[in-house]
Amino acid sequence: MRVDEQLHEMVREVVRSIPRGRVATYGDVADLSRAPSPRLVGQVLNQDGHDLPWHRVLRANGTCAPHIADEQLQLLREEGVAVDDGKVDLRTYRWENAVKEKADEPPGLW
DNA sequence: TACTTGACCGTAA
DNA sequence: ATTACGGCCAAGT
Repeated sequence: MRVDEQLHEMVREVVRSIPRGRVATYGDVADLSRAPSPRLVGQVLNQDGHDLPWHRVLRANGTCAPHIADEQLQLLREEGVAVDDGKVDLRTYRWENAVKEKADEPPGLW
């Protein structure tokens, strides 16, 4: 699977900008990178996520994708993110919800 | 062209 | 707390 180069870069850029100790959902990244759907974010990470802080991206309910859950949770704990029974409290660790909420079509930042 | 495959999401029972 | 379902969308077959 080869996704468009442009989309690739946008998604990678957003993921790269997630601060240590914070997390974002696939949906968040999709919005911020104007990716057409959260699925495409996973698709990009699957291909080109190796050199990114991919472990800061989780599902909307605070859980990880199954096949990588072990390592992802470990990495998050190393950053000081509390993990409760395989889940992260998004209300606490979600990265800058404010950015997303007021972004209807903000003057080009992203 | 038509169908399948995902690191997904929101709603509803 | 689970499961089920429909919607999502590009890439593979």
